[in-house]
Amino acid sequence: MVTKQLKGTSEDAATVTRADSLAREIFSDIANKWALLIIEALGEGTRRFTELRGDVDGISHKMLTQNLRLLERNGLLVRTVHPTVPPRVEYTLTEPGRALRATVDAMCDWTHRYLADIESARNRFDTPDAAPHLRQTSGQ
Amino acid sequence: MVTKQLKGTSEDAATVTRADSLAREIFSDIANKWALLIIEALGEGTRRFTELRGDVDGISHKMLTQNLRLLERNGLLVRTVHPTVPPRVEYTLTEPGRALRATVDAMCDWTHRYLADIESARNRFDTPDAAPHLRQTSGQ
DNA sequence: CTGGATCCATTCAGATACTG
DNA sequence: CAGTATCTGAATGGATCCAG
Repeated sequence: MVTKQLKGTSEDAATVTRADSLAREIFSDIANKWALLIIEALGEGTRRFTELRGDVDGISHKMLTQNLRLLERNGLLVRTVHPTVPPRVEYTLTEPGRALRATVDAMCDWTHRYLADIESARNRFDTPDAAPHLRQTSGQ
Repeated sequence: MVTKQLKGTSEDAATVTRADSLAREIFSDIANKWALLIIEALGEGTRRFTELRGDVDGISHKMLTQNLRLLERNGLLVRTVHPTVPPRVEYTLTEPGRALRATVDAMCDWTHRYLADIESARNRFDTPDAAPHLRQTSGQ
């Protein structure tokens, strides 16, 4: 659980609180669109900065560097600078990064699996004459 | 793959593009901190608005309603209004919602599993270049 | 209790220019 | 090629007030 601070365990309360607040911080770091897409794009292999820019469609220069730093700081990827001219910088997922990628893969799979369901749900919701907001299903 | 528009399949290009752009849109909708935390909080069954506010620590009134509408629109949860006074509104995950929750669970597990690794990675990253053994876990 | 609407500060994100 | 810095408009998020 990342939502709440305290769990009903027998552990030291302060420790749990601190660990959970850290968990929440980490969760907030990675639970954003660009970070997840970058992780997905890095896949199994090593990618260069410019390659990633092409892979993650629509990302800006700034967001890419910013999120790469963030992911590097959290140890999800390593940044390798080859001292050549011009410079060649490669990004590779670490073990934790690859582990996270597995769950991101699952999210992507989910997206494609329920694409049709979601689309029809949207149509239902957006249709005004059905008045979904006024629907009172279970009487009491 | 959600990162790029086109896949090298033999499917109709326009269809693939449209589906993938939709996938990206959906991905952007759900790949945000609050949406995922709400899904995670709902996991344990049906929750009321105020209960969710307590479950998802730190969320504001506005963000909660906003994200609940978003999730409802995408068909990840259903909103049930009981015509009582005061009103009682309950939110429950749908099948797609529960499926997504499974992957969110995996993300939460990941967070806790690699908590220590990430913390030390951060310390390493944040330390200018000094000896790592001198570092102390300064809170925050 | 639920939730819409508004105001306002903060943050985000894109464009651009500049270094090594 | 990779990255930083800055400037600016857009979007986000919180607080508050109002309504059913």
